[in-house]
Amino acid sequence: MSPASSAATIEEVAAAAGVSRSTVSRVVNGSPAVSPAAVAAVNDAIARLNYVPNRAARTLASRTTNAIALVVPEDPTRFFGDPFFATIVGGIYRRLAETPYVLNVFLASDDSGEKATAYLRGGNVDGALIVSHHARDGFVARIADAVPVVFAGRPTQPEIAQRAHYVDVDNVLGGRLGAGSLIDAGRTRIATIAGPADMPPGIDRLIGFEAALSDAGLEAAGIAVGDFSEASGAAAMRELLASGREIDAVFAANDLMARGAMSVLSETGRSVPADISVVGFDDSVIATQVTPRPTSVRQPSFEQGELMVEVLLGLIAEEAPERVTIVDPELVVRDSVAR
Amino acid sequence: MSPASSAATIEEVAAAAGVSRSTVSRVVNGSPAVSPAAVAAVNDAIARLNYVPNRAARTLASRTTNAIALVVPEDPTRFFGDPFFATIVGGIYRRLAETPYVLNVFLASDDSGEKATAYLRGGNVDGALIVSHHARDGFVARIADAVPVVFAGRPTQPEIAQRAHYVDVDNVLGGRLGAGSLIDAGRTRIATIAGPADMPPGIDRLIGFEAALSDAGLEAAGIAVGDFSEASGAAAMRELLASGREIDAVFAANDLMARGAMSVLSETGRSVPADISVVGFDDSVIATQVTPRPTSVRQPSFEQGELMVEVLLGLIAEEAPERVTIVDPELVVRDSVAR
DNA sequence: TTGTAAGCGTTATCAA
DNA sequence: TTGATAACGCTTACAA
Repeated sequence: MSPASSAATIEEVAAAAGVSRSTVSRVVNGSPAVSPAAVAAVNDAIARLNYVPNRAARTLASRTTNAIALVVPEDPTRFFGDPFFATIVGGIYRRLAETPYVLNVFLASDDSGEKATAYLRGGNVDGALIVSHHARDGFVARIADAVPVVFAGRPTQPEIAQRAHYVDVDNVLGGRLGAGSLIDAGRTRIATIAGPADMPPGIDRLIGFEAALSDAGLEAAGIAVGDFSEASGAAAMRELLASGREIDAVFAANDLMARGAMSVLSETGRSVPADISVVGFDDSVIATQVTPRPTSVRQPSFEQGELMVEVLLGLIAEEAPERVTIVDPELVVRDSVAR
Repeated sequence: MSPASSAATIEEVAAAAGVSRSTVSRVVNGSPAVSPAAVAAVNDAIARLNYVPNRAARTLASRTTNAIALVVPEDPTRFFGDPFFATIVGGIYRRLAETPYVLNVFLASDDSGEKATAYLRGGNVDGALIVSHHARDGFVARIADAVPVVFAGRPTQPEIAQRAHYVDVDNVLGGRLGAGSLIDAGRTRIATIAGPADMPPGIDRLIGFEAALSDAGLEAAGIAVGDFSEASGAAAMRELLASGREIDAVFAANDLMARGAMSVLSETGRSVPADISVVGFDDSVIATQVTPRPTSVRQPSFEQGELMVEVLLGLIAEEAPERVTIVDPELVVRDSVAR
């Protein structure tokens, strides 16, 4: 109430309630072994004094922080610009809201993770969630041997992926779904704008794409590589067009690149889907902001976020949760495929 | 190094270096009053033992956390979907990267801020930055009497705004700039899609808009109100068109609404800017993703974020920084105005 | 059911 | 320049 009312301590609450520190602690932590009378007195004192437990003291004494870190090795522009992050973080927050845990967010691109690493190793969180498009960053390894860690997606480095806990989308299936929808629509000259070759989603979606084509007796009408940004999608589309090969469909490894591709298509006077079908990946809000609205492979990112928290909580509780959790993508059909 | 190497303590470092706890503490905190020999021995021991100071202990003893909170009373979708947040948070991170502070992010819409409030009042941060489109949320008041607080934008509630520290954009000037560009282009039947009447940016931009029109001897050709979302911009545009009044220009209080308006214009066969000029606000990435690219009033949000940190650090250091900091918007001219 | 007392890992005060 | 020695606010055996 009063402007600078420095928080009351447990000691003061105990005095006000006429009990000992321990009893206050028990009440605060919901121990059943307290008499109703004591509970009432303590709660009353807590309310009167506006008491909030000091977290540092609690952490120090209990060796647990009730905080988990969300580490994102990306710069803010990237982090905020990509709807994938929005959705997965939404799932993380949702699941976390049911727990006493708070989330500490680290956008760790700038300082190469030094500050984040020191923070995590300083015993400030009980665990960490790592979300990135390129988890190649070396410092994640140092985080992982300080606290339990769960990754969004299979980590890039094999030696980490083999031991790490992660929640991944079946990207190979996703690639198959994307290509499959194009094949089913009767397209035969199908190109792809793939993600980077050093990133599992990039790799896996391409594998799925090629597998689906191969199953159908087709061959890719072109493979261009982007970096998941809109500009790279546009550049890749230009490259595909410039190759001279005939193309009647494009599968882009994410919606941002699909959008870049679609603007190039539109600029060069090609109609979607009449001339060229386009399928994206992510089913992000982007997919509803473009005309025609692109068919897209939906990743259950929200669910992925929730599951990451689930696994991490299991890890923290030492319940030995499944090391690898896979969620299935699904095709969301819109207007950019059918002839 | 070893998998579960529970962090070394200052005690162990002291033993390894053959000095006392105090000396280690001095070295870690950069005190000048330590002999070079001791410094060397301690640093060596720190490196060998891989020592990282325990933050909880430090916080408890020093009564300072080296952490600040970013409180955003919005749901994740909103937070991540609006480029304004991306930019301002970018500025915040940038300025913070130069300091030892870490940032704790609270997306506090879900639990009505209970968890966030308890966290902040539990002495876990040295200060808080509050960023939102609608800072009407009552709990900010409770935060403000626990730790120093800096707001992005003038708080909605007058009794808070009168005493709070904030960094605001001159929205009245922004409204003037937007309307002015339309007037300068020779438009005379200018409508506006305003922001909510209970939010300072909504109010101020409308005031600026009307002032500019009035100065030019004009009257608004229609005022529709949106909520800063794209859908609301579209609805407002339909409303304006349905009013039957002739309109040759629209000033939207943000880019998202401008985009919504532009799609309606396009759907109804109107050409921008030939038939109707459009000016947005924010100069967000959105402004470069639409065709034609809309002229927009640029808010220096990145700078605003940096300044917020600046002011908060001043507050924490008890340097009595300026209570109100105003940054000026500027017009970014693109293709959506000129006839 | 309650209280006592011993930490948790730092910083900070004071002497030396 | 260094080292004891109290805090810091809480949890948690252990006793009662």
